[in-house]
Amino acid sequence: MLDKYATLIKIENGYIMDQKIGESKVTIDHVASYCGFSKATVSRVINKEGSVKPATEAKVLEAIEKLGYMPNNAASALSGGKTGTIAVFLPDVKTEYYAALLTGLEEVAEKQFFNIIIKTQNNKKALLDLAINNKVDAFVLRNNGLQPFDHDVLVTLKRRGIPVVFIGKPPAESDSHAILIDNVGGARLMAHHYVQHGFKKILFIAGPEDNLDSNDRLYGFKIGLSELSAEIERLDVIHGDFLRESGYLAAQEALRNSTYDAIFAASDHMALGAMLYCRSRGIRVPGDMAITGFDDTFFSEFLDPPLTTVRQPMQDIGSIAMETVLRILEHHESRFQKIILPTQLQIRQSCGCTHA
Amino acid sequence: MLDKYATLIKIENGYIMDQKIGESKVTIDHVASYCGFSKATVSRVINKEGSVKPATEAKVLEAIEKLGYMPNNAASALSGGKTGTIAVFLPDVKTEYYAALLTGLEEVAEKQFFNIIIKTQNNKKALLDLAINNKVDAFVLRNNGLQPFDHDVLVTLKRRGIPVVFIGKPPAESDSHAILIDNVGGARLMAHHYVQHGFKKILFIAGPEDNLDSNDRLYGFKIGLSELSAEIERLDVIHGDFLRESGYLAAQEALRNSTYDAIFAASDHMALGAMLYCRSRGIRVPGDMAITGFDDTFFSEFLDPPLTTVRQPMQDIGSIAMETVLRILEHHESRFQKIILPTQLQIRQSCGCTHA
DNA sequence: CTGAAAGCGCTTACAG
DNA sequence: CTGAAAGCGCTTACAG
Repeated sequence: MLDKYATLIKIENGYIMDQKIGESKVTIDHVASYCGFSKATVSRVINKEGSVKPATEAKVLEAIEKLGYMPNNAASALSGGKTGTIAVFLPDVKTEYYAALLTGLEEVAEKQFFNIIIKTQNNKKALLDLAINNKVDAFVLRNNGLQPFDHDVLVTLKRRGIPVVFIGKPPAESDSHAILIDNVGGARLMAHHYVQHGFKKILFIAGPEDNLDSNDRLYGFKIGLSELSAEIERLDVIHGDFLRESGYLAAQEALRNSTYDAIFAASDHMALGAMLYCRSRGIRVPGDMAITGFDDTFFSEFLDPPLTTVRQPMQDIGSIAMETVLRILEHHESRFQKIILPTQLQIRQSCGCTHA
Repeated sequence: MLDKYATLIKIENGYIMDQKIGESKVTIDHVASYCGFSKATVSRVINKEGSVKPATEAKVLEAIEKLGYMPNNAASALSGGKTGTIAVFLPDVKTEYYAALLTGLEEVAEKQFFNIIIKTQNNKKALLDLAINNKVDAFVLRNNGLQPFDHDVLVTLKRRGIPVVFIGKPPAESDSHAILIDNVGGARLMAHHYVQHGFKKILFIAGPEDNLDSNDRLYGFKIGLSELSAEIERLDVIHGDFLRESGYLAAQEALRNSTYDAIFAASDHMALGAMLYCRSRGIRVPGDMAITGFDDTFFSEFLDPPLTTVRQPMQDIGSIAMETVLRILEHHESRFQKIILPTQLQIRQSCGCTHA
């Protein structure tokens, strides 16, 4: 067996590397040999099985530290253990929202020495391959609201005990873990602000008809209005797709036949679209028309006028989602099924407020 | 050996899965058994070794197809073969530029069934671990221009024959593969446009002093100016860090003691900062001051006035980088050492041009 | 509480 | 051109 340690020099209590640390491969066998226990035992302390005597655990840990040992995920995965990687399904990685999610996810994963596999296609077969061939330990799933994840696939994951955390509303089954934001609360606050401004004729540019985020925002907005028993003359709703162009078109269509005091768009991108339309028609914002959005994306602050909007903690959603999966992985449970993150009103000038 | 195929039913020429495709694990042994060759042979066709008789290759391929077989990367990696994953080092994944790079990288990787491991820390030890323990097949490296990649590490990769593709200027050694953009050409075009506008007093807001992109942009700008033997009264340079705030500060400082016709910032973010400063001081853009940038980030088009800038194909850089590594992986070479992608002048209104 | 041994699914000399 | 067998670095019953 010694030839296996050809690059090692024997020292009093084991072996030490003959080369610069990090330059050569060190395996569980090296660690075992160095500390005098079997690799089975080393494996047990690495995986925190708890069945190891504290004294020997300490020695193993010291050996690991000394040799700079890092477990080989591939080997571990192959033998049925952990893979050290989490699959993340996202519609894309370039839209600011998803890029921020990914940043949060990636940041905590990297800190905990987990890798991430990103899939931007909602692909059933790929998901199954990852799960069945033990390529990942868990999933973080975020759909684009249009093509939900296949129900059968989710059932398969559950049956195999593979943890899943959803970002945004999970599919029907109520027992999935999910990280959500307070859409209702944020829109409610916006409604209150609208009442303060005294807006009577309002256009709400919504997302797709069946989009839950959008629906919650509209719901919250209505609640907020009615809470203050505001006398609203008109609250029209036009559906867009969250993207800028649809906001432009919605404003164009709505303003053809009616007039409004204010436009509340379910996303900043659509608010920008509406703003661009107004600019093109010489409608002054906020002089002639107040416009507000939802999300607080990067550019909103720099628009002219700066956009009043509802801020959602995009990056935090990602980091909390990752923290949640990792916690489930470690404790086989999480204290919370659903975590709802707060949103807050970000008042700037597009609503008509003047800068402090 | 039959128990291994318990979930299979014997049919005339092999075995077929007893369950819904994709629901059960299918290994190289299943494929071998199904087509009647050894798994060594199956492995050879998967890895395109070329030493397999066409007829048997066809049968193996058919079996793979039939059974929906997907190789297990972990097993392959462990036995010294390919890992099917590429390491990508990026400063972050949320800045629009890097998010776009990642999109390009990810898109082609996913299409070719490669996974990506993202590292946002320029961490020597992590990089070495990935390389030495055969966790990835190749690297795509992009630094933030501040902390270059460790020279020793790069030498180690080279010695081990692990392909590396740089995004942006590679370290000194001239034989590395790199994807670059035409900084000089883009800035040169901007200079020509400045001459057309007749700007005489110009402020160039640069990146960090030793930043190669920034230096190339300044160089190209000067070239462009001198080519047309423009009579420039003044070309001042102030260094920023590419971020918005530094553009604001640079404008503030420069305008304290001098006047300018135009500001050319080495990034759109700094141009935005300068624009914001002007807005705060009541300096009209472009009426009193023309401002232009470099990058053509998402928001530039929507600023008021829309920003004239130099467009660089961010996402393409990522996809071409990934295509290049994958090509090297497959053919053990790439036809090109350096690939320089074109930039183009994007004229909008912040330079004083009026919309068509 | 610990170890010897089998096995995970591949690849790769080595033989033929 | 193809196969049998060893081995990659782990994990996990099974014994003790």
